Amino acid sequence: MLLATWNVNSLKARSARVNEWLADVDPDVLMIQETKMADAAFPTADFAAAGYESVHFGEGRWNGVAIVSRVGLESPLVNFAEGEPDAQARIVSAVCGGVTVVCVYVPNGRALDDDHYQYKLQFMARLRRHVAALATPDDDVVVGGDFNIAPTDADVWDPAALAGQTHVSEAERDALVDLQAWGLRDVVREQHPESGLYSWWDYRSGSFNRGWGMRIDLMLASESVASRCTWSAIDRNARKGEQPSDHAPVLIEIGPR
DNA sequence: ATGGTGGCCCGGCCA
Repeated sequence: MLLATWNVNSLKARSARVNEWLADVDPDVLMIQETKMADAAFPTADFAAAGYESVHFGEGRWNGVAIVSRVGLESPLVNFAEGEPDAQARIVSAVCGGVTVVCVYVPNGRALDDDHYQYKLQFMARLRRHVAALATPDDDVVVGGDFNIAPTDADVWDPAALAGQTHVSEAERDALVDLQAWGLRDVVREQHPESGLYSWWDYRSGSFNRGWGMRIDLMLASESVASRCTWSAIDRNARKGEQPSDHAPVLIEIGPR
């Protein structure tokens, strides 16, 4: 079973590339972030024609998340499972092929003294409670998406250049550690200890070609999934060419339970 | 790395 996550930075602008990528890579499940469209505009029929069921949580011009699956899509749930609904469309969940899949677009944070940074920290705390409400650590669980957090300094091109900024601060990294302490492993990093492993490169300044990137798109897997993970990758080829997203897809392959 | 690009949709926000 091949599962992927991809922040597409507008599904409308990226539809051709997403369709080509789906046909080429043939994943069983794709988690999508930043669709930037209302539910009515989501191309449900196009995904269905390609063999994928889908659930979309759209907002309009900002945010928007989706799960598409060709191995079943049960118990679709938009927003958080408990408490007040988040005002923004940043989390959607479903059970796909027996795996509880949670697709997230964690708030950017903007700056450490910005209210949006507190929103980010609160979102991460709610995410842990959400996962705990949907599953136990013994279940098959994958929490994937754009976390807007680089787990360690090894996940950014120049830690010194980013000091004091969001994505690398202690509190958000602690929030990620706390989420993982529920029982989620960063299987991509476990399988790829090398430096320069990134999933996002700024459009500006030729960052991709200069190697100025960050690994902020993660696939976190429960123990039973992680122990069956046979392969993983970041498809940086998808960051090349005409009109790419600024993010590359992240993939994990898992064997049968 | 404080400029720069790209998406929304056409003035300014967001990443």
